[in-house]
Amino acid sequence: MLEPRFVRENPDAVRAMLSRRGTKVDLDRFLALDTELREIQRRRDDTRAEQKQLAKQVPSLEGDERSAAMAKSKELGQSIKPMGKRIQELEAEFKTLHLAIPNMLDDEVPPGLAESDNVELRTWGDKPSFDFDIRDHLDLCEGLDLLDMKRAARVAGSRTYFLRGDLVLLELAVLRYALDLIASRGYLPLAPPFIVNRSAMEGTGYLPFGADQAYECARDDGFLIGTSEVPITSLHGGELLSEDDLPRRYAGYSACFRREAGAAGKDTRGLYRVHQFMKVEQVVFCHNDERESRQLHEEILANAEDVLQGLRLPYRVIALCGGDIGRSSAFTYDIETWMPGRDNYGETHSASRYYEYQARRLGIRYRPKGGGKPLICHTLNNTVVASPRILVAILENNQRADGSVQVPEVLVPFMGKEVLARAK
RNA sequence: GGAGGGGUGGCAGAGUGGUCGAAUGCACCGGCUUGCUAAGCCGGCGUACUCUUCACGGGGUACCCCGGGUUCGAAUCCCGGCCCCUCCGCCA
Repeated sequence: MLEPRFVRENPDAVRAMLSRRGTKVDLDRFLALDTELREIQRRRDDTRAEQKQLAKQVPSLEGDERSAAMAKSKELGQSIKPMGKRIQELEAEFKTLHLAIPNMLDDEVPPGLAESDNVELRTWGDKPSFDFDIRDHLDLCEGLDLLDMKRAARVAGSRTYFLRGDLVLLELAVLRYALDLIASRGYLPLAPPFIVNRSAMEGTGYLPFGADQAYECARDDGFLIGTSEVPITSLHGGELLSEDDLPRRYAGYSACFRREAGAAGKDTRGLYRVHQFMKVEQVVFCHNDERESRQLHEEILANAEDVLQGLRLPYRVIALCGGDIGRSSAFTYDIETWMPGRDNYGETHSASRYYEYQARRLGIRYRPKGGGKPLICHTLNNTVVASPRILVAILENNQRADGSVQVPEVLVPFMGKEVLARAK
């Protein structure tokens, strides 16, 4: 969230941001609440100060003076109560609005509100050319009997799947390949809880918006994570970190769950958009320093690019426009990987920098080396690899005329074979 | 699921109705000292909000897991919740 003082002092900048994002928040109401709250809090504080003063005198007084002080103090106490009630009401409304204000955008965020306004920054790799009629991943898997979505639908509904045989091994291979790569760069692997509480969801900005996307375990007020960013960014919530070990780099390894509400009818074919997937995610905590944030953002982007380059998958890097960027993010790069079956690029990675936005919500701070006030950390994250979506690209880019699929060279050591075998 | 114990400042750990925002130790910061070596000495050192000052600074309120309550006055008493630990049971 943004610092209330910042919003108070820069309402025009906040309004400009809202319009760049094409979103609305009742900022006037927010500012009015802010003013009213501070005003009533001050009155409450003053009254309370007076009351405390009296209460403090009580033990040293006697007789009438004593009972007078007690009575007066009680009276003041009574008058404070309604103020407290009012403050609570106002605060609740204030908090709701506060959480609703998205992060400020960096200057270089491309203008525009539609997906088509995103800007392609660069491409890498040559799209494969096939001298035969290509199959998409679903057809390939069908031919090799590596996937069962029909029965999955019966067992678990739409957008679910059973991977079979070598496809299971391929998933494990690509995850392990990615995890090894990121770990070798100083990222600490973490296997986090897949169910988190409300405050972790709020802190990372997945609530209240995005509530539609999360599976809720209502009985226990828990939520299935849509990404390990949620538990891992929350890892240091409420902590005062030592500056010595900033930046901290983590590699989350988890299953992810998404309801895909509102995506009905979209990407219904195959493994592209599913309710459950596996992901290795990079999460970074760093100093309260924009330059460092930007530098690390390039780092996590490069890590992901290296994963794809290792796999020899063509991709492009795009900058998300104001209307397409997440509410918590100040700037987001997406990486889209070439998927011949779609005859298009498909999003496989998303790298965001948040500056203070998440860490402020979560209360993640560090004390600067020479002493002084604690500062709020910055956070960033990016995908390393997500499966099965990455399998779509791997399968389709490495298919052969006979419907078989070559295992990418870097995965062979993890697979123990060079070609996917039929499952039966 | 049953029984018990506990949640206090960066950490450890006192405090069970008033002068406690909170002892002490460690860590940290500033200074002094120093040939006697992970040293000693002196001083400082919570956070948030808010008011005030040109500034240095000063004032106020809140916070001892969270939320209610009792009281002139709550870290301390009462109620509810969350979390942690130990033992027993059950189970992967």
